[in-house]
Amino acid sequence: MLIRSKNFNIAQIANSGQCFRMNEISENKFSMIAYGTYIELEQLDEETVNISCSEEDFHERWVEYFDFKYDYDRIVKELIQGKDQFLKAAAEYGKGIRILKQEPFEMLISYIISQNKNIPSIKNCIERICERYGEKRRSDQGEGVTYYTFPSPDRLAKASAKDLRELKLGYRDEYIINAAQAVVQGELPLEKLMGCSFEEAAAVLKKIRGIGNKVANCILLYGLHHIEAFPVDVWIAKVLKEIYDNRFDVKIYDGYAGIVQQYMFYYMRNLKGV
DNA sequence: ACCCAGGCCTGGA
DNA sequence: TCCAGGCATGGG
Repeated sequence: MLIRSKNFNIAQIANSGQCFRMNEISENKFSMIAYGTYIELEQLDEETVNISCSEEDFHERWVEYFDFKYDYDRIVKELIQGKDQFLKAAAEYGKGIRILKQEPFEMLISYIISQNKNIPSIKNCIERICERYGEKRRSDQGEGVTYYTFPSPDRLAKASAKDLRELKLGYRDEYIINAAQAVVQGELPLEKLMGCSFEEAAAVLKKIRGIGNKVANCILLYGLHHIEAFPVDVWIAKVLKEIYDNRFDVKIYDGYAGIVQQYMFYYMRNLKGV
């Protein structure tokens, strides 16, 4: 299935720090596991991507997943034509990024893990969790690929702290079990939070141990698609301090600050040579 | 060897 | 409300 879009660059998305199960498997070609499915994506040229799925699957699932209903070109143009020189450069540099609509539960657990870790380490932890608690499946792509789905809430809720500890999650292990149990017991109704206001959803998330302001904003942005969320991690903090002298006004980008944040994050890391 | 990572929690000003 | 220290572990 060929997709043509000015704002769809797989390498940029894979390296934008929002998803942890998209990996380069060969030149310009990436694998991805989401919603229990394995797919491959190949960047053929700047505006063309080949997705290894049927047209039917694409419309049923991936249109939504890659947020194709949202006009990123409008945002990019606005930033490029704007007065903010940093965002102008950031938008130009990362214009192929989109905010994925990833699975809420996977984002909940992934971003609890993410705290005080670098991205390669986060990815390793998540893969270990999938291998231990996910379902082993086989894709018919290429010569056949074995992969593991992200575990269900039920599966993680039943995990023992001792078993999780073997996965080298550090002190986060009990946060994970507790959060999974909150989902199973209905105390943390993730699907429902998509329909709530941003503030309401954030408040519910932050009641869970291990979820502070930053992690809550990531879950809201990447899992619940509240694109007004603005997660501030060490990189965004660097941007706010070094570029804006801590005077950045998020309200200017009211309603889509999360997208602006993503361009900032991706560009700043590039500037610092990550 | 060392510092830092898509931070959070607790305790004390 | 704001700050310091601790946290478990791996990547660079």
